[in-house]
Amino acid sequence: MTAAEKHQVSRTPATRRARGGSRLNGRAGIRDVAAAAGVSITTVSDALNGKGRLPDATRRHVREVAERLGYRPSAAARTLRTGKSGLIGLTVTTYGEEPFTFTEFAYFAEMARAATSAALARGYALVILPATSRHDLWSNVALDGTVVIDPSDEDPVVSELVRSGLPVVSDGRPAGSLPVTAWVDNDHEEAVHGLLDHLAESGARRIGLLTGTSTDTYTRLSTTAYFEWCERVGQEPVYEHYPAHDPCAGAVAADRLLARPDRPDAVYGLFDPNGTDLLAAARRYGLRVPEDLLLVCCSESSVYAATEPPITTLSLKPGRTGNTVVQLLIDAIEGLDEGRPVHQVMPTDLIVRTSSQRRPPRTTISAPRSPSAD
Amino acid sequence: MTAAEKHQVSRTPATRRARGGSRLNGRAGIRDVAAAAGVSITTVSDALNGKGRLPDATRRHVREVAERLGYRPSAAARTLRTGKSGLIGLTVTTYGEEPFTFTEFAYFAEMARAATSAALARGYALVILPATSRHDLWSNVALDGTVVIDPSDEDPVVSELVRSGLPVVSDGRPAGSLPVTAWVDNDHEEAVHGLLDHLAESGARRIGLLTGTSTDTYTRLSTTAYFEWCERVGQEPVYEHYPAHDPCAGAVAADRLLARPDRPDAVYGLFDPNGTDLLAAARRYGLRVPEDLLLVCCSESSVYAATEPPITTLSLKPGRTGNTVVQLLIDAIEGLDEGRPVHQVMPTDLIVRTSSQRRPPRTTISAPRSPSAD
DNA sequence: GGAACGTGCAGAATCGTGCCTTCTGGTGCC
DNA sequence: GGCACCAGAAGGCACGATTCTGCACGTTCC
Repeated sequence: MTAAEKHQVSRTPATRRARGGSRLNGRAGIRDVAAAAGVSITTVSDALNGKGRLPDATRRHVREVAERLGYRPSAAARTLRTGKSGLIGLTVTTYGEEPFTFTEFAYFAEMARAATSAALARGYALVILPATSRHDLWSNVALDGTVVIDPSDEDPVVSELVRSGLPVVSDGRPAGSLPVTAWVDNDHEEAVHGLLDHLAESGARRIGLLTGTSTDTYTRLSTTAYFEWCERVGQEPVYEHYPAHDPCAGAVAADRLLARPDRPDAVYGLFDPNGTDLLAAARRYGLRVPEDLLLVCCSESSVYAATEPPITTLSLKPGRTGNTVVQLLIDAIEGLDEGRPVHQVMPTDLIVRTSSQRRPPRTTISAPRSPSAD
Repeated sequence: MTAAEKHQVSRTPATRRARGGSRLNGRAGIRDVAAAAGVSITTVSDALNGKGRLPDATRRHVREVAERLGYRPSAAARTLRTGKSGLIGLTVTTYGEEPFTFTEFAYFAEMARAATSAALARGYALVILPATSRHDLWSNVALDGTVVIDPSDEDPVVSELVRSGLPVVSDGRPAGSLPVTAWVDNDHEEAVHGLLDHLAESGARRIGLLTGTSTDTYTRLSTTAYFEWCERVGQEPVYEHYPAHDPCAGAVAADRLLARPDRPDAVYGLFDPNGTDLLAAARRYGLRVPEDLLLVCCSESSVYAATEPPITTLSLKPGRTGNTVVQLLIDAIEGLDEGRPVHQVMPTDLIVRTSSQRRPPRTTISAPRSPSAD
């Protein structure tokens, strides 16, 4: 009776419940489960989360009641209490007006797919956010960490995130002294050198480079690697570039490159659309590929398997990168990143097709017992 | 004095602050701003959210202090309090083992891009979630609503969401009696009929249909429309299908279709990869496209602009759909959907290329003063 | 037989914000 | 001078869960 009285007097939850209904917004809360199961709120929480010291019978009982009531814990309340939301941001740097370049560059699509998949496998969900956004959108969503694709030099969003204590992992080696938690990037130098070597082996004497003008690391490192290679083998660079935001400039630049007096006999296109543009330009000039012009393009698009002729592409393996980035981020979030390297360099993949081989590949069966049958 | 005593006794915030530090996790909270600005928490909240009755001077002052302290409101706390998270889910139905088919079908990529863009424009962020997922992941993120792509019949995730009171908008007319808030779909019947008419006008006498076996609405409605059309024009259907999950089955089925005694002189491929498969099969049988075989394929991929010959595609305009779906969902979330139709049918776009025209299109200028110059 | 110990569970503080309610001081009006 | 009124600001509860603290009870050992 004293217990009952005490119960009546100082119980805020009781009064609260007495006032409002017993259900919140039509759904069952943890209090409803506790009441229905005849236990305390603590016991419900412990039973459902596998914590505390509870006999299996109690645990089972609580779980059954919760199930019966269709109880779903409130994500907001849990996040507020624990400080972890289970959400990680995915930031795509914007090039033009449109928020995203998903479709334009297959790289993003595949990278995002892999990242999403990896996050889900570890119990996290991905939120897509634009890099250039007002603060209110960023602060409206509780993130545990963020993946940034190709952050620009001194990116304000990244600094802001890091300053607020959130781990940030970038896809692409950050320029300047951007204080990211970790980064993942391809070995662009090796990729470009290997690809140029491949072209040279196929008989190229003067290899040109076509690229959009961009300040991102990928473009910078790749271009530098090209000039290095040229200097090493003693070739004069044949370099043409164009404003990346202009949709037509790429085709014009491709044309310009093939119209030069020192016309290259092989070209590497650094941007995804360069391949088709170069192919079209070659047609206009009556150049046969690969007989008169060898072609390689950096792209993840399957378009280049179906062109006439099929074009050799350099794949950056965005799926692998997306997966790695997310693993590193979640490791950092969960504090598992001690002693782990804070950056990781991923190899690329040269998919050799007709366009970069002087004599077309045999259409018959490949050499028997090749050990590298990948 | 009594007031003071009362003050001493029941002040929880005071004791809380006195005990713990004044900062939470290194970041400034609303209390810190209030203290620094010399006002109450309420005033800070009102000043920052543009509510209450405050003179501009106070408002400005509070905003300056908040800015100076780098104050960012806690999204979790706000969500808990207001019941709105600003997050909407995007559910992709899974076909195979992999969580997503982003890359495989350009439709998803474009639709997701447009949806993300539309959501951001209205102040919401998108969370990507798999349709087949354990409950814990879904209940771990606070959603205001969900977009579902092509929900299966009696989809458990959808029912669960609807039951918990969340608005659900589906891309694709829901089969059965799935109680979605709204849906958006293409006019598949008109699309198929129009496309078959186009092929007939180009001289097709016997049009075949190639499709993966799938229970989704798109496949069902399109197939039905095909049979209807056949019956109307008095053509015997030439129908070939294959298990959609098998990566090779499509090519085999394409072969089978062209090997039939009643070989069609035109084919519509309902699935994205059908176009290239059919083209390859035609080559094997020595059939010229479009002279011996007219081809149309439903796809958003730009691959078909670059094939030899370019293939006519039916575009479902996923970008427009993604945008519309999000608008409807947010309208429902914000209660703006009164009197609005709960479903919307979008037109499709037939992109006519060489593969569906008996005589290749003139490469010169099109007819002058065409009124439908879209 | 009592103290030490371990088990099972309840109480209540707490996370940070929004907003409903209340208080106060100043002004106009009669 | 007193009363009504209102702008301006503060108080404090509530959102729904987690979790620290600690009580009550039973067992065991000296």
